[in-house]
Amino acid sequence: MNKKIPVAVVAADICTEVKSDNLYKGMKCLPGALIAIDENAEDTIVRVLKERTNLLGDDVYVEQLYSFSEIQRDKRSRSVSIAYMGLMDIGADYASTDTPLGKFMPLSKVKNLAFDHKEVITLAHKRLRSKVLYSTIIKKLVREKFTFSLLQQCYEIVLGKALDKRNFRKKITALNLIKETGEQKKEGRMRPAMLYRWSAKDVEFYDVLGFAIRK
Amino acid sequence: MNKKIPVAVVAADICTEVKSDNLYKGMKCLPGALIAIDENAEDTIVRVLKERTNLLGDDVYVEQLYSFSEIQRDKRSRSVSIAYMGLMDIGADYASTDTPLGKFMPLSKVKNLAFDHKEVITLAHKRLRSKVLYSTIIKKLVREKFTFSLLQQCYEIVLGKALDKRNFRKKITALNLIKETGEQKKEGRMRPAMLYRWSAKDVEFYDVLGFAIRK
DNA sequence: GCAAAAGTGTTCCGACTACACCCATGA
DNA sequence: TCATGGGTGTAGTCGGAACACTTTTGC
Repeated sequence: MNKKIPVAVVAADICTEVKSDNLYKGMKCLPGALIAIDENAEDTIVRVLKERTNLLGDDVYVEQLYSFSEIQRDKRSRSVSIAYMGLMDIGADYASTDTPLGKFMPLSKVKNLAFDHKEVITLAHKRLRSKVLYSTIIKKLVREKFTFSLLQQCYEIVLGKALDKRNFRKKITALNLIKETGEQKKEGRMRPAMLYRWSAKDVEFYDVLGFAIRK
Repeated sequence: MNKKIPVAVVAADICTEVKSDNLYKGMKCLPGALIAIDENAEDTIVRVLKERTNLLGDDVYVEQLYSFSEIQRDKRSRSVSIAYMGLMDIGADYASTDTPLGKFMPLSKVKNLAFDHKEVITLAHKRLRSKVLYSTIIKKLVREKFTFSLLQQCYEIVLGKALDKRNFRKKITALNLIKETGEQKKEGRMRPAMLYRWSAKDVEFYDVLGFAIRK
């Protein structure tokens, strides 16, 4: 298993550099495009992902985040954006998705952003943190076969807090969300871990894990 | 106390009639306007509310709902809308807000809607139902002084299920969200009810009431 | 045999549920 | 005195939190 899981769990931090204008010259920004006359906003996202990162629709789960319309958000000219958050497999090979137009980078290294794109990323991060508590959105980050440890680490990264291993297993098991594959994952010289997969049912839950902040 | 609480808790169902086009002639629609060059989307909402209903910014709490961009959503010409959900005091005098351009009506009477506005209302309703479970958004519906019964009824309407009176009081009391005013409300020939108000603290909660659907 | 991660149970406590009767008022 | 909604307490159960040691593997 990866000892270091990329912190860049939010697909939103695909970045390109703004080259076209003095004001924002050399700054990073999120990828975007105008919505064409024959597509809706989601079609546009899929198109942009393909152009900028070679990623296809199946690789990335996207959901609408928020629409930004502050007058001065793009100081060059008036602009309104519908922002989307994208999630992909935590095990994905991010480097292989690089194109001349865009690449992934860890959230911690994303600075000097043009427009209001810092705000966009902050909101995406916050949205993700709250959604893992009452939905099964985590499935978009942990796909295929996975170990309990990976799943737990993924929750810990998103929530920013440590979880008890035994209680975590109990909760996840009780939800009947995952099944054993029978296979094991060997890694280094440690004891091999069982591999699991998501069970067929795809219900949306509220407060799935009871990790919600109470009081 | 009102024996009948308006079902139209969603401010979104302010309706005006589309007159300008054969295709949608005589149908109802939600109020909307183009975002002007010198305002952001929220400014636009405030302006529209004022024009269509005489309501001021303080009267209505608005939050962004979703942006709609389907190609055929307005069959006359391409249109992208950022929809907002508005909430106002459940005790407000809706009739007094009528203007020639718009008026409130109960959700149950809203039919024959133009564009994709039915979808918009459905989403707003759903959003509200889920938000009362993990936030204090209910404060936007029950303002000023109120009785426990009114608050409970409001939750019951939004959630669509009955709640136990004693358990409800215990939970709300335990949260320290409200305080007694010392005043009472007399209504008809029944025993007067204590009036409460929201306490100063305005924290956002998760799973405030433990009414979240579990399992 | 040791380093490193995998895997496993029990006890305690707090929170939620279910449930039924008396109170205050005006007509 | 009755009709109507206001207001209160308890017992039982369930679920979450805290907590430490044994197992398996490769080197």
